[in-house]
Amino acid sequence: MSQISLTFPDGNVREFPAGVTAGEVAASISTSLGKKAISAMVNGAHYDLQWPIETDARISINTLQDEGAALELIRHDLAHIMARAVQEIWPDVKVTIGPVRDHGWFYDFDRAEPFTPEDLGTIEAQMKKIINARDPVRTEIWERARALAYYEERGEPYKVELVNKIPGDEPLRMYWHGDWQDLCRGPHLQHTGQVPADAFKLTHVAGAYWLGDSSRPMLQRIYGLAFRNRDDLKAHLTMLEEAAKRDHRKLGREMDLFHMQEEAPGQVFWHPNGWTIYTELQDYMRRQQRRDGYVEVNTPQVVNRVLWEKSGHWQNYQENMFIVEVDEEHASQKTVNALKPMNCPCHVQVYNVGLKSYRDLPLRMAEFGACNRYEPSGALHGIMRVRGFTQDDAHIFCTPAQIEAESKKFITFLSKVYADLGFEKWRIKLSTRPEKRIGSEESWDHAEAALAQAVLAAGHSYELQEGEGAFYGPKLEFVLTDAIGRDWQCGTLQVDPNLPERLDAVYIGEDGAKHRPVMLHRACLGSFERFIGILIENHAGKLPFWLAPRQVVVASIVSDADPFVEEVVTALTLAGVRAEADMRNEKINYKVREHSVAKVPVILAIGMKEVETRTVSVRRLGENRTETVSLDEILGELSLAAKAPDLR
RNA sequence: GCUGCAGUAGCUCAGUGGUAGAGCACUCCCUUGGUAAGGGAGAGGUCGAGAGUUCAAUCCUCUCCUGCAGCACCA
Repeated sequence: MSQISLTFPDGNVREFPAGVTAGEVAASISTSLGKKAISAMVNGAHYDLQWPIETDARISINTLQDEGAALELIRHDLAHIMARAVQEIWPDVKVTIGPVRDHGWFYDFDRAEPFTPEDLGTIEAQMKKIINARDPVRTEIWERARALAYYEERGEPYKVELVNKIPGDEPLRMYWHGDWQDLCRGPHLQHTGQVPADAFKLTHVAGAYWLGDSSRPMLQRIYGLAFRNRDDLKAHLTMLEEAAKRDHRKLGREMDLFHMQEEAPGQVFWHPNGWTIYTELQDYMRRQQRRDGYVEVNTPQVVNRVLWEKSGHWQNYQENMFIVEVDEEHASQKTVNALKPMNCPCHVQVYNVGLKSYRDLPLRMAEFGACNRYEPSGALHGIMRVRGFTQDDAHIFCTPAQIEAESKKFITFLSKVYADLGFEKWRIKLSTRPEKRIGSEESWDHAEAALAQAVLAAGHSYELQEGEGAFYGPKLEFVLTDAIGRDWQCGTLQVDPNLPERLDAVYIGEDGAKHRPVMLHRACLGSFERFIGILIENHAGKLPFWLAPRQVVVASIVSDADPFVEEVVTALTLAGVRAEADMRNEKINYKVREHSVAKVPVILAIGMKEVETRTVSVRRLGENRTETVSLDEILGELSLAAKAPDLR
């Protein structure tokens, strides 16, 4: 038998017979490592301890100390252990697939009866039994025919389908956890006892389509969380609770920002507090756009289908549009209209009035465009995914040669906006030509290169998403990361030569001939509704002072202070601060608590001491101490803080 | 849209085959209190909508609506 050389992380090289397994290597180093080992890295690939190593390689043995490998294996083995537990409890359940995901795993089952929350406890208990049994994990490579026959005999139709889907030249790896068997790529642990029995939790059950295909049967997916130890699990559960506390639907109710009701599903009733945030944000965006050379327009909500047929939306997007039929008086037929789901066709109509010259380009046309889309009911989510929303939309009409400079200009614009709004971490994704597309290869080459160049020229980098572009052109997506690490795609920039073509937009070039402009669709926030939802969750409701709907409450401690309270409120209001008086017959403790819970950033308490010295006692949200300052001083501070970042 | 779960006072929730309850919020009274809930009294519900079973339905059944979780969707 030939020998191979294995190089260890410390530089040591040792000879082993070809076909040695990482498990044997680990055991040869020490008995305890042989027991503790969970897997190995072999030339950078994650190897099961049972897999043979046939060539010279760099090798390192993983234990539970190696976090990445350990979490992957623990979660992956738990997926199998859960599937085994389920089949031990309900032998007629069909198994499918169960991958590792963020913080845990899931497994999809086909079972006639729905799993109940109580079932999860039963399954967990069975899983713990399996873990405590320390059942060995065993693997073999099988012939396809043998695997097919095996699964057909056992009545596992999903596994049969999976085997048939795997390309013919790939070996079929079978795994056994004890006597329970599954088709699996691996790697896995040595035995079920290597899974920490107290660091996982089954969280919930939900439907999921087989292979993600909505035309296929719906399966039941059980989700689990798993970590290396109980403390990590607890920390994660605490984090989930924190995230739940930030839920914009809950904070929106508590802070009296907005509500929604069943007569208008997916549409927002903005209350005074919420609308204050909205208008503050919109005013800010309007100033930024004016400074950056945009013109602002406003276009109709209800538009005849004829335009949507021309733009292509009627053919491609109709199921997402609100259709409005109108009986015109004396008309022989109903007029069919649609609420606009996007602003672009209307903007081309504005562009098309009056012949445009190359001197007019680039033309940056912005609209806070109110759009309505008939989103699938299951997609609605608070104010984050709605059927009625307003985009900070703009279309830049330009020549192909101007794409790069305009894109760079927009990226610079967007970085300032995100910084002003308190988002430091964000990144760019570049989506390139998809398989189904229109337009020449040359125009794709040009547009993709222009976007990529623009990103680099603006001093950023991008992640490539090959084939993810729209059918008409490539796009940039701007993804920001919030305070608890969640990603939100907000901004976008799409190159579109298609719509100008369909709607016959032209300009007269230097040569006196007609040319076709390109449109850049771009948005920075996306929609005000969604962005405000993100702002609320990012700040856990404690919005920056300039965006806070209620900025200051001036609270009297004794009623004799009321006149001065009113004077302070008036002075703050005149200084551009949103201030209100609280002169209710309540104790200061009560008032402080109530306004703190409502996330009012500043409470000014006024008793007789303050009245006599014309001062205020300042209490800031999140701080327990107070400070006494003069009225003039606090007016100066708060009037500055109340200004938007671009106006300070 | 699909699967599952849910809908009782403004909010959070308890409850029952014989038309309902708590805490907070709200209103009024007492209290003028110094930085996260002072005390008392009161008012408030067609139990999501419709149909069915029943002597009787908020409760059981069916349909629908809305919400929640996930999936699918987000040209």
